Amino acid sequence: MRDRAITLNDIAKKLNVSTVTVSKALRNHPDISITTTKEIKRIAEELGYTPNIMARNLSARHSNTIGVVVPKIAHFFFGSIIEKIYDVAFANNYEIILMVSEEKAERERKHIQTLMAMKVDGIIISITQETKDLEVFDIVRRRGVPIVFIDRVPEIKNVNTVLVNDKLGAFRAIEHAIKIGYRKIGHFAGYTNINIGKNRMNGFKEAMHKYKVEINPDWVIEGGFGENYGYESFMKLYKANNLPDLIFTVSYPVALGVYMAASEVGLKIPNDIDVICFGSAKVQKFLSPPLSCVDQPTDKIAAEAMSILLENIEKRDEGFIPINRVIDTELILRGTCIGDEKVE
Amino acid sequence: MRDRAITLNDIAKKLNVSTVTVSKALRNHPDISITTTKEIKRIAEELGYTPNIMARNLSARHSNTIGVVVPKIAHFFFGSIIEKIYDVAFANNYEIILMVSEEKAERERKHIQTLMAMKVDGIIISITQETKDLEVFDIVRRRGVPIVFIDRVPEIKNVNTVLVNDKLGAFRAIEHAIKIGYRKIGHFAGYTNINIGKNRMNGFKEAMHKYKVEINPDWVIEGGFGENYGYESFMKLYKANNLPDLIFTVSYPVALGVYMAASEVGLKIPNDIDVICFGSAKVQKFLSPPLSCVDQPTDKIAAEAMSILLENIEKRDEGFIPINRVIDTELILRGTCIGDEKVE
DNA sequence: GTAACTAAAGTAAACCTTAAAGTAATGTAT
DNA sequence: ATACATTACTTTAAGGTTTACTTTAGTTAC
Repeated sequence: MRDRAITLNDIAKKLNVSTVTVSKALRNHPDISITTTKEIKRIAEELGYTPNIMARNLSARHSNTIGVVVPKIAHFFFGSIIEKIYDVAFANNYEIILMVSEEKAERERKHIQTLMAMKVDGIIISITQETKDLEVFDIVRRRGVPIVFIDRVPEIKNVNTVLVNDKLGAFRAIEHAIKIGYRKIGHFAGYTNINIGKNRMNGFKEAMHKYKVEINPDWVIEGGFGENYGYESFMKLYKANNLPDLIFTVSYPVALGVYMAASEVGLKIPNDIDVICFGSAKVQKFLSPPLSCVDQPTDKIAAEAMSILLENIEKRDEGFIPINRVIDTELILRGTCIGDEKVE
Repeated sequence: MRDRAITLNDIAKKLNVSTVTVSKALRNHPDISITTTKEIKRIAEELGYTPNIMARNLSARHSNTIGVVVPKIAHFFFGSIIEKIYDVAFANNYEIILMVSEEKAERERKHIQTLMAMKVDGIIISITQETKDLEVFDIVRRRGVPIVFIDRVPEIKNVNTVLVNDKLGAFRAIEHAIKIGYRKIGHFAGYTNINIGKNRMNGFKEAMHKYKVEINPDWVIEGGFGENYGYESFMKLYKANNLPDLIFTVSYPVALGVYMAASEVGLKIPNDIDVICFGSAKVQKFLSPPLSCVDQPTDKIAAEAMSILLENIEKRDEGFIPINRVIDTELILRGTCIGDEKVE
C-alpha cells in the first residue's frame, strides 16, 4: 500500500493550528513563538514531512534551482565544470537541473524553454556548436531570468559571460610551435561561427602572421569539436597525401580523434605528425605520447559563473550590469610539440 | 521591463473560451472540436505560451521527470550512462533531473528526498561507495516511486537492478593473468561493502583459488574507486618495497592513479609493474601503454535501466515484480597484462 | 414528439504552499 | 484613559494547471 505524502495540513491538524502557522514555523518565521515552532518541527520530523517542491515553487514563483545546459557531458571539460557547479550550488542551498543538448540547437532551445517553465532562478549555459537562432535568449532576458554564458557564448551584447582567453591561449601555443621550428602548421578549428572556434582561430592566425609563417588553407579545416571530426579531418588530409607537420586542434576530443586516426594509419606522434590541443583532461599526461595543451582552469570558470549568477539572482530587481570575465590559460608542454626534445 | 509568462488564461480570454477548454485543446483532448483546437494552438504559438511546469505537476501529481543520482559525473562510466539515459528520456518525452552525490551518502539521501519532493515519476540510481543507511530507499518504496538501481546497488531484496556480471568479469581477467604466467597478483578492491567491490573481489578470489595461486593479503587493499585511492595504495606498497607483479584494479580511475604513481616513481608499465582494470574509457586505447580492461557496455546498462523504469512507471498501479538484469562484460586486451607479447 | 444519446463546451474543486491582510490579546507611551 | 505597538496567530486569496462533474444544444430513434 502506498503512503500518501505528508502535507502541512496533516501537521496542522495534529496540533490544532492553521497550515500557515506550520508553514511559517518550518521556515523560522518570527511570527511564530519559539515553543510552537519547536513543537511543529518535532511533529514534522516525526511524520517525515518533506515539502512539496512543486507547490512551494508555484506559490513562491521561484524554485531555488539553477538550470545548467551543456552540449556534452561525457567530456572532461564539461564534466569538471558541472561537478564544480554542483559543489557551489549545494553549498548555497540550490538545486541543479542539468540538461544536455548533445550539440543540437533544437534540443537546446527546448531545454531552455523547459527550464523557464520550471521557474529556475537562473541559468548557466554553454551553447552548442550549431546554435544560430538566438531568439530564445531574448525571451530569457525579457523574462528577467539571470543567465551566465560560459566558454561557448552567442554573439549577444549585454550578457554575463565567463570565457577563457582563447585567442591568447591559441597564440601562445602557435608561437611556441613556431619557435621550436614548425612551419607547416594546420588547425582543426571546430566551428568558427562560435566564439571559441573563432578566437582560437584568430590566435592561430595572429601568431602565424606575426612570425610571417604562411597559412596553408588546406590545413585549416572546420567541422566540429568532437572526436569524429578530428578523425575525419586527419583522414581527409592523409588520403590527399597532404599532412602538415603539426596540427593544432580546437579541443581535446579533436586531438583524440587525431590520435586514433594516426594510430590507425601507422603514423607516429610526435615524429611523423605532431599535435597540440586547446583544452585539457586529466588523462592527457598518460596518453602515448602525453599530449601538450592549452590548459583551461575549469574550477575557476565554474566558480566565477556561479558567483556571477548568484549575485544576479540576489539583485535581480536592481539594474542589470553585465559582467564579462576572462580566465587566463596556461600552456602545458608534455610529450607533443616539444621540438628537439622530441621522443625518437 | 519584465514580461510576465503567458498562461492558459491569457489564451482563454483572447478567444472567449474557458481556461479548461484551452488546457484540453493543447492536450488534444477529444472534448474539444478540431477547429477550436487549431485556433487555440495557433494563438498559443503566437503568444509564445509555455506551460507552467510547477502548476502542471502540482495538479497532475506527477512530473514526466526522471531523477538520476550518480556518485560522480566527470568519469567516463557515469558520463556515458547519463548521456544514454538522456537520449532515451528525450525520445520518450521525459525530463531528467541529475543529481551528483560526490560519493557522499548524506548528499545522496538529501538528493533522493528532493527528487521525491519534486514528484519525479521514477529514479535511476547508482549508490555511493559509503551508502549504508538504507532507510531512504524504504521510503521511496512506500511512496510507490519506481526505482532502478544500476551498477552499484544496495543490499535490498525485491528491487529492480541492472548490473554487470562483476564476478565473472573479474574472474576472466584474473584467469587470463594467471594463464599468461602471473602469480604475484594484487587487487585494489575499492570497497567490498558494496556489490561491485564485493563481486569483483569474489571473482578475483575464485580465479586465484581455482588455479591454486596464493593470495597475499598485503596486496589486497580496500579504499575507494577514485584516482587518489589508486595512487595512495600503490605508493603504500611501493614504500614498503612490496609490490606485486600485476595489479587488478576495481575501476578505471584507480588504474589511472596507479599510472600516475608508477610514472612518478619511475616504474614502467607493464614491465616493472603491470595493470589491468575493471571498467572502460574511450581513451584507454591511447594511454601509455594502452590499458587492458574488463569492458562494461554502458549503453546497454542505461538502455536496460530506462526500459525497466518506463515499464514500471506505466504499470505503477499493478503488482510490482522486480526485474534483475545482468549485463555481460568483455575482456579487452591492449598493452597491459599481455604476457609474452609484453612491450620491451 | 419525446426519450436517449453525443459533441463541445463550461464550472467547481483540488493539488500544496506562501504572501498579504486581518484579529485578538497584551503591553507601552503620553 | 486613550492611542499606538507588538506578539502570535488565523483567514483569505493566489499561483496555473488538471480532473471530475455539469450544462447546453443538436442529433438520432422510434
